[in-house]
Amino acid sequence: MLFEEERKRQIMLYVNEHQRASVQELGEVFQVSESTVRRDLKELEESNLLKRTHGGAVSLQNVNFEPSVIEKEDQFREEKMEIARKACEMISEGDTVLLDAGTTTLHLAREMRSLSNVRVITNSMIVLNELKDYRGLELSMVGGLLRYETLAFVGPMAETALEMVRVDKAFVATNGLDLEEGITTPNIIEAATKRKMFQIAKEVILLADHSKIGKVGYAKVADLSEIDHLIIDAGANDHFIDQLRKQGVSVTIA
Amino acid sequence: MLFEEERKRQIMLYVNEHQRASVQELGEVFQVSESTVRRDLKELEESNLLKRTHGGAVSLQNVNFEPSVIEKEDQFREEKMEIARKACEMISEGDTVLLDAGTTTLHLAREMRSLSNVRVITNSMIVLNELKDYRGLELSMVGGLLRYETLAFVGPMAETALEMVRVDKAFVATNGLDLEEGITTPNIIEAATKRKMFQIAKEVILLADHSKIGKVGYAKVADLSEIDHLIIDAGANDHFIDQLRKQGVSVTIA
DNA sequence: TATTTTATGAGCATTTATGAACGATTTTGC
DNA sequence: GCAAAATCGTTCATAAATGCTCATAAAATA
Repeated sequence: MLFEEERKRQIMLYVNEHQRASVQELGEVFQVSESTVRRDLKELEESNLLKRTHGGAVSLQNVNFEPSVIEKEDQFREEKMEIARKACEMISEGDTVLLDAGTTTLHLAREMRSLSNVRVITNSMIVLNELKDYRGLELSMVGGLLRYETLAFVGPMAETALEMVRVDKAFVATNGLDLEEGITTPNIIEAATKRKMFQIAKEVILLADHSKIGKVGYAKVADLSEIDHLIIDAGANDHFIDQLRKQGVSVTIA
Repeated sequence: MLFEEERKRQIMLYVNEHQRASVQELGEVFQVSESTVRRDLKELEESNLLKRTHGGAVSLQNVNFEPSVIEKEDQFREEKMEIARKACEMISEGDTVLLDAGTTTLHLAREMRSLSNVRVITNSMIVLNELKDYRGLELSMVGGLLRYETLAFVGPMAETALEMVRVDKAFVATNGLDLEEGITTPNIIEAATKRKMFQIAKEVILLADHSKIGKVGYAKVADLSEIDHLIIDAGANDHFIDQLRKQGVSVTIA
């Protein structure tokens, strides 16, 4: 017979492996009553290790699995809009700005509709679509290979195109943001494109909601100290923000 | 049987994949009643993951670059479709092809949906939009400055991007086609981009309907002898075609 | 060993998910 | 513009799943 902690760990592993499991199934597998399974699942859910459903539980998607473009938009929508609003305030007339692909930058694009005399360059099809009807902006696109998952253009062609320009401000999105591991994303080609963005920008402004903190993806983009500015929602923990400020990054709480 | 959360997620993916789905269809696919489908759709709509309609739901993921405006001015539609069909026959498996912006190349893009293992590169937003859901094709985009009139990318960034690749076949469109003046278009920046296309292609295939014959635009793209192949509709006069063949251009009548 | 704390499972009232029924609303066909 | 058909939202019944309580057993502590 397993100890409680041991069993909970096994349940978590089981659910992650099978993507899903019913209460009954778990009860049989681990030889405990359904009451116990429910208690365990409740605690595992509170620790964010899985998601309970009626009848059982499903695995949480990890950082290396990219949810579809729209699904991402749904999470922390309000927070992202706040972040976008703060970001938009940082854009001055006459600026040339670079917008990375991502739902937060999409919100930023929407905010930017009220601006004029701003030059925009992006590698995101969705951002382009959002801005293409606004003649107050001069719109350029970074070409390259289309990544279906994010509808962004990446790869060597994108990097060469980025090398041709210099921008005042680059608004970059990320999947993972960690004190140790820095800025990471699930895709290595996308990471290279983001890295190039860091190089060509006078000022790099990272947009991230608090859910990104502590997440580490497969491919490293940059160290935290390479960011000039971070805009994050109020859900971020103070310790993280203090550490970041110590590294010379100015932080805005949206 | 799926858990509620799982089913909702699957429904969202299904609708995004198929662009649309009816309540009945979803009920059959996921083996639940229509009541349940409606409940799920309601919640998914509240989370901004899709849009409900009478009878079902549609995807919001569609980033649509309405070709309608451009297509309305589409004269000689039938002829262009014939030309596109002939052009598509010239593409072999494994080819890398370049598609210029224009209504004829848009028709070609639609024809190409049935192909697989073909690499496509284009500077046209509309062509890209047409092909972006077909995973059988590897899709690259030439970036640059957006020309609102044609929804094509042009300029130095486009030319630099083109320089990075070599293609087997370039399908180029034109506004003017004249025995004396060669190939011409109204816009000088667009002409420069087309000229670059000529340079990087092993084989240049010009797509034109007979209305273009005798027209001369402001900016010269190339001489007629620089084309390898012309595909034109049956409305073209014989004298013109004879002269072209004398210059070493092979001609296909669609 | 005695006592307290913790983990577990069974019983039961409550909640939730679901499908069917039916009147209300919208779309379609003429 | 109207009638028929399709679709929708609401209500209700039901079966399954859940949370809660409590008794008991096991483990920890004194």
